[in-house]
Amino acid sequence: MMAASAGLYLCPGSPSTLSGNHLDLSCSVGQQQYAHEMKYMPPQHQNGHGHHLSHHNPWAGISNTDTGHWSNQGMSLNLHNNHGDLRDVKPGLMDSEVSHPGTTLHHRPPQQLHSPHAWHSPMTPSHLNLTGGGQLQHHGYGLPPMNGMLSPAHQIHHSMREPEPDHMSGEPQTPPDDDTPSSDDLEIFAKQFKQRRIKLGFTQADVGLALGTLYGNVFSQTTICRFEALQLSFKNMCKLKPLLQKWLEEADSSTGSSANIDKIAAQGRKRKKRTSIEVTVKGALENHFLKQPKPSAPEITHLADQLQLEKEVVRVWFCNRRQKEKRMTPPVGPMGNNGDLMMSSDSGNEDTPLPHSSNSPMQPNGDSGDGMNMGMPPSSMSSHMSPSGHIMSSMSIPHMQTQPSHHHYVTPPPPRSQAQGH
DNA sequence: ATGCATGAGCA
DNA sequence: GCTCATGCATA
Repeated sequence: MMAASAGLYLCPGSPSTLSGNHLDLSCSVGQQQYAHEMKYMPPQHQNGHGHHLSHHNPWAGISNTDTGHWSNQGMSLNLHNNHGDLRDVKPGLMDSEVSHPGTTLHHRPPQQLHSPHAWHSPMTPSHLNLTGGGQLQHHGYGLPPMNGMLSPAHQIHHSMREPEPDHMSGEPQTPPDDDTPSSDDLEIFAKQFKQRRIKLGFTQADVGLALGTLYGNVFSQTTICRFEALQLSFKNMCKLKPLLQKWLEEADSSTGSSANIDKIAAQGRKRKKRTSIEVTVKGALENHFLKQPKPSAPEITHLADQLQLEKEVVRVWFCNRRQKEKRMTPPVGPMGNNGDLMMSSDSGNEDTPLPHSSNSPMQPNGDSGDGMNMGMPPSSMSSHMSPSGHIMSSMSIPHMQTQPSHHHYVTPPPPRSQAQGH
C-alpha cells in the first residue's frame, strides 16, 4: 500500500520524506488546492482478474494462442477515476449519465448527430471535468452491445473502412469492428483517424471528450495523441480503436454541416506540480538507467540522495522511463535515418548492459530478473515486424510529415506464462 | 507532443 | 513496489 505513495504530495516547499506515510494532506500549491482524497470509489466491480480480453494477440501473433498477457490488468475496465478528484466537480451532473452508456443514451439518432454539437447535447455535461469526469468507471468499453445501435446506417461507409492491407500474410486481416486488429490495422487506422479528425476540425481533446459523452469514457488529449502516434500498448490500442472508430463514423456522417467544435475548457486542476528534473540530473538518471533499469529500493534511495531528489520522484522516473522504453519508438525523422529503432534495448537485460546499442525496441525475451514484459519472439523483434509478421512502419503511408511514423509499441508480452509480468 | 504523476491490480 | 493505463501540466 504504500506503493505508490500516491496520495501524498509534498508541498513544494516541504521536502519531507514522504516515503512512508501518506496522509491526505492538502496543501495549496500556488493556485491550486491539493486535497487529495483519493480514496477510490466503491469497488463495485472490482474483479481482480476477471477480465478477459483474451483477444488474440496479434502482436505476438505468433504466440497468439494464449496471450493474455497484455491484459492482465489493463483491460480491467475500471477506469479508475484518476486522481481522485471527482469531488470538486459539480455534483449531480455527470455521473448519472456519463457513466452509463447503456442507459445512456447519449446516443442520438443519426439525424441529430449532425452537428458536432451533438456531443454536448442537452444532457451531456459539457463541462465535464476532464479529470474526474464523472465517469468513474469504464465499463465495457465500446463493445457493441448497447451502443451498437449507433447509426447502423452509417456504420462504416465512406472512407473510414479499414483498408485491409493484407499484405503478405494470407490471414484474413481483421474486420473493422470486432476482432482484434492487427498492428497494421492499427497503424493504418491511427493515420486515417488523425487525418479525418483534422479534416473534420476536431482537436484531440475534442475527441477525448466526445468519447466521454458518447460512451462514458472520457479520454484526455494525451491519450488521443498517443493513440494517433501509436504510442500506446497494443492492447490499449485495441481497446481504444473501436471507440475512436465509432466516433469517427459519427463525426464523419455529420460533417459537412459545421465544423464547429466547442471546446470545453474544463480542466480542474489539482495535482502536484510537476517536478522538473534538471538536465544534468536527468543525464545522471539516464546513466543509471542504462546500467540498471530496475534499481532496487536502496539504490533508488541512494540515487535520490545523491541527486537530491525525492525518492519517490526517482522511483517514478524509473517507472516512467521503463514504460517509455517499452513503447518508445524512434523519434527519428521521417525515416530518413536508418530506419532503425533506436531504443536502447536494455530492457530486460540487466545482464546485457549495452549502453545504447542502437536498438531494437525490445529485447527478445530477455526478461531478466523480474521478467516482466515482453519476451517477444525473436522473430518479431528483428526490425519492425509486427507480431503478425508484417513489417510495419516504414512503409505504409509515408505521408504526414509531421509525424515520423514512429511506432511499434513494444513487443508483446511473452507468450509464456509468466508470472509476474502480468 | 511529452514529462512527471496517479492509482488499480497484482505479485 | 512493479506494471500499465491514463492524464495534468508543460515545453
